[in-house]
Amino acid sequence: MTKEITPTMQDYLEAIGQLGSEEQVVRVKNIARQMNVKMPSVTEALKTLARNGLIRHEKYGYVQLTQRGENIAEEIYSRHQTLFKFLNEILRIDPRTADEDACRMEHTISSTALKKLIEFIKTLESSA
Amino acid sequence: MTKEITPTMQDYLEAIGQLGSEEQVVRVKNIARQMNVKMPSVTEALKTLARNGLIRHEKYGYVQLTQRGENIAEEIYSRHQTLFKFLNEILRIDPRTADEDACRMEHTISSTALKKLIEFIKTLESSA
DNA sequence: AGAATATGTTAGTACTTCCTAATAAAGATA
DNA sequence: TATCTTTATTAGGAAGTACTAACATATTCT
Repeated sequence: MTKEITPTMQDYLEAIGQLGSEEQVVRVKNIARQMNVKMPSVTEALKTLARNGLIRHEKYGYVQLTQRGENIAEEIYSRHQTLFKFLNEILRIDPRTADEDACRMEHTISSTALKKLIEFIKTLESSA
Repeated sequence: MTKEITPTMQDYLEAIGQLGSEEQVVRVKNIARQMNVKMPSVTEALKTLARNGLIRHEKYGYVQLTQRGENIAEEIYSRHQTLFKFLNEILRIDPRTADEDACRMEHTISSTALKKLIEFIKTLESSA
């Protein structure tokens, strides 16, 4: 289903998705800042993503997620949100650290574990 | 403190540590099987680890962790154990999946988060 | 419009990790 | 001991991701 896409590419999609929800247009420069990389790295990544039908991007133009790209971006984002919530609200980790951890763990937690984690959070919340 | 060591190298250390606790000697072949890679990849990794003073290894010989290597191996292993416990006993994820997840997450969770997780597990246990 | 600035791409390189094929050394056996 | 088998290393290469420097295009301002 979801092609084999590297964690790095998932990060790019997530970043593009987030920027797209904040601003009208998404540009290389902003992706670079968001991802903490230089612009040439972004250009390179965009080629890969475009090749895989996950974004639309014309030379020197703005960047847009395709439907497939958006799906992946949202999937990753929701993982991020779940992990963040757990780390921050339940483990009481400061927001900064919780966000950084979520950022890394969102790629390594399995769907199985994520589902269980969501259930677990619900249980805790309803019993609180 | 702990030099910048890649997740992959951490995995090799962990594997070597585990093998060392199971058998008298640790050899390239076994590390390769454990890590699911071919022997040349191991040879290469061992060079890097030796260069960083984390293992002792003479050509065609067995492999031994140095004190520093052992420290790191144990650190990673304890992360693994904590994560496994949480995933398996608290989230009730099957042991197989829990172990796989722990294997990946042990590299991405911060020390801060890990500490909080340990506390959290303790709390749950004492209230159960 | 033309110059100056901002943004984006290309070219070339480095590093990490893995692989296969070929070679070397060690260990086992006849 | 000579040979066969097992184990390990070297050589060479691929994929992925990042970088700097140089170049190209777009945008802004006068």
